Amino acid sequence: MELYEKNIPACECEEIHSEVVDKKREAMPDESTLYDLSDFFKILGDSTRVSILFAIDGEPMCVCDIAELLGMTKSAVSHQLKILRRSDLVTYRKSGKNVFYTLADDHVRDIIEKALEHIKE
Amino acid sequence: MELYEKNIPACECEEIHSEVVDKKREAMPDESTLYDLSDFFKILGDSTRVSILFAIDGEPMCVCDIAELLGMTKSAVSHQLKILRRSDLVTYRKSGKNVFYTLADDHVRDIIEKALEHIKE
DNA sequence: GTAACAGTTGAACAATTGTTCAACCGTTTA
DNA sequence: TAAACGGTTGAACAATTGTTCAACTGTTAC
Repeated sequence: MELYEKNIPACECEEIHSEVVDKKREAMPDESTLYDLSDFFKILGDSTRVSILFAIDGEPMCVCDIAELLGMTKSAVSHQLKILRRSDLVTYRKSGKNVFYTLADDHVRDIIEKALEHIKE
Repeated sequence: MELYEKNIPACECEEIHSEVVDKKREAMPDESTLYDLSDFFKILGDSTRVSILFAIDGEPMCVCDIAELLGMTKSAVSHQLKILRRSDLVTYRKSGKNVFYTLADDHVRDIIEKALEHIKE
């Protein structure tokens, strides 16, 4: 870990453009921001989780129905929902034996929408 | 794999809300779109690659300088640049012994910007 | 109460992934 | 030509991750 620190391992290069490197170093976000950012994208970087997000967009769905829709076991879906819950990407509401999940906010939908645009070049 | 197919394994649930499931199934994107989308996010889901994208935003940087900035070996950086190249997120220009990388387009910057907003709630 | 079902959870396993290491290619300079 | 350096690459290794399986909790219905 320990991103862009000067002391540790290093790159074994001889001729560094140090003006450029120094300028860039100033402009870089905090290390913790970079980790938060990549952690966020990591969650969207799985087709099961993205599918779940599309599924529960708009009308909420129970775990059983999501599993049926995606052709997966309840267990597998529940494990992924736990990850989505932990990151506050989804909310849930219990109703009898069922648990209904839906998107936590519109922010995620926006990001996915922008990414979809990018993919279609 | 084989998302939301009915024939295969299945979810072992008894009482499915089939109207909901059917409606959602219609609304779901193509399976290939879901994979493309998650593959795209997978690339942004690594702190080294996100750091590289921030670094080469604006002024291009050579591999050596990126490695120095991030405190990594040239090899590690080059491996990640290969992944970013393969996905057309970066472009490069050779100049003598150096190779200068920069962002391919503004689309990626927009998505990262939106994700940053989301993280800061 | 107890049987049945929806959902959750932890351990185990296979698959994927990021970095290291060593060897290599291409360009520059002596 | 040969040495030096920037950059790339493939194999190997460790670490992470997604699904399966089995056991469990909580709610409903008999």
